[in-house]
Amino acid sequence: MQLDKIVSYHKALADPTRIKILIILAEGERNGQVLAEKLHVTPATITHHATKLREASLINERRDKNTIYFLLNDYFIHNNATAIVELIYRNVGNKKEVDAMEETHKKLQESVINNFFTAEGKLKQIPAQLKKKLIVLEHLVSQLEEGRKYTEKEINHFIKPVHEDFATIRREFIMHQFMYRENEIYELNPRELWARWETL
Amino acid sequence: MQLDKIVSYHKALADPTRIKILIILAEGERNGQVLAEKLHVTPATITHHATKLREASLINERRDKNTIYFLLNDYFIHNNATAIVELIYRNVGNKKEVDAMEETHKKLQESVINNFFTAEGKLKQIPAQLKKKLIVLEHLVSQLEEGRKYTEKEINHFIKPVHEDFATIRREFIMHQFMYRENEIYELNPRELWARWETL
DNA sequence: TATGTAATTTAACAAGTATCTAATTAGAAG
DNA sequence: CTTCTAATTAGATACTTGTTAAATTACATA
Repeated sequence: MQLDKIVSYHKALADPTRIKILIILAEGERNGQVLAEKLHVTPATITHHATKLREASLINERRDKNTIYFLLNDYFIHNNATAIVELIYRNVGNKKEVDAMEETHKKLQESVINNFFTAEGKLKQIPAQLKKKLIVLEHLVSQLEEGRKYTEKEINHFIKPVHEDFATIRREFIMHQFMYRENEIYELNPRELWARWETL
Repeated sequence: MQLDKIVSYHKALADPTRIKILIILAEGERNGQVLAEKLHVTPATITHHATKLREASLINERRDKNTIYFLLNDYFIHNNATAIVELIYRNVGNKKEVDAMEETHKKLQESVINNFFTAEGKLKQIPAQLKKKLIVLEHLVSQLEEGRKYTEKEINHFIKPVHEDFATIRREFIMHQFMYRENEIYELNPRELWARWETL
């Protein structure tokens, strides 16, 4: 990762109003007006901050009629946070540690898939631990076609044979940025947005 | 952690010159003049940036005659990086995850101490993996007295019965901020500086 | 005591930023 | 076409910040 990308990430988080926006968005998507009211600032100020957060890839947005809803980009928040550490120590420590980390993740991945899925591919239960939940979601989502647009009904039909609570899983797909929804149409997010979660 | 502490941490990293300073310091301690020359700025500028980095607890310093050497505060760099993530998601996920993480760490701690030390308390070898190495170092350092000043000789005599390569271990104590050295006198850093590495 | 070196402080300036008000655009719905 | 709502843009203001040159402090040593 480049220096100025890291700088702009930290600039984006170097303001209390913007951090408060992110905290509110962690509860769920919100539109500009609501944010403005909650934070006691004008909508213009929200637009200003949203621009900075968007430039740092910390939020995405979704338009519904003439309201724009902002939502967290979980992936970048997690990844950029540790990117600074990697940048500073890149030339110092030994590479083995990173390799070992990836190795560990692969093993975890295997064991999670073995333990949470039946031989027939049914999901026994949704893991409570975030890391494991993400492995399960990634496993499911990787069975969808990249670039294809799905209706909500199609998504439900895809999840149903795997787990009865399709609504929860469909919501998790969106929350964790595996999928993107626009006007009731679902589409896979680019792989780079959700692959490499092992750095979490 | 408070909001403004997080903000000042990110402000500290929201400048390319300061990040470059940290990258240079990752190679080892440097004084102001050297940093100024390497970065093509005046010593006054270095003083300015050093103040900000110090306020965010990202660096420490050590005086030798009238030269001040800056050194990284590894602990804070690692910890603050992920603090923002915790702050944002604090009220969302379930607390169990954090508890589970601490549980996992305690188990790892036990197994590392059992595997790397003999029954007599000798260190078989220095772990290559950072996380494990830190557990070993913490285990050793916790046997020293808080507040007491040690000569280098005393430190060596303390380490010798545990592991023959006392020089390496002594250096690691400093590198990872377990101890602080001033004019050949060693002293334990405050516990909060090196406890809770499990969030790494 | 005088001299030299490293760091800090001060004052100044240019650039950047957070916020607001007021004007404008984009879209929806009567 | 008109009206309403949500968001953005433009312009203004006050505050903050990165940098420098010059003066000052702190310490060491000859």
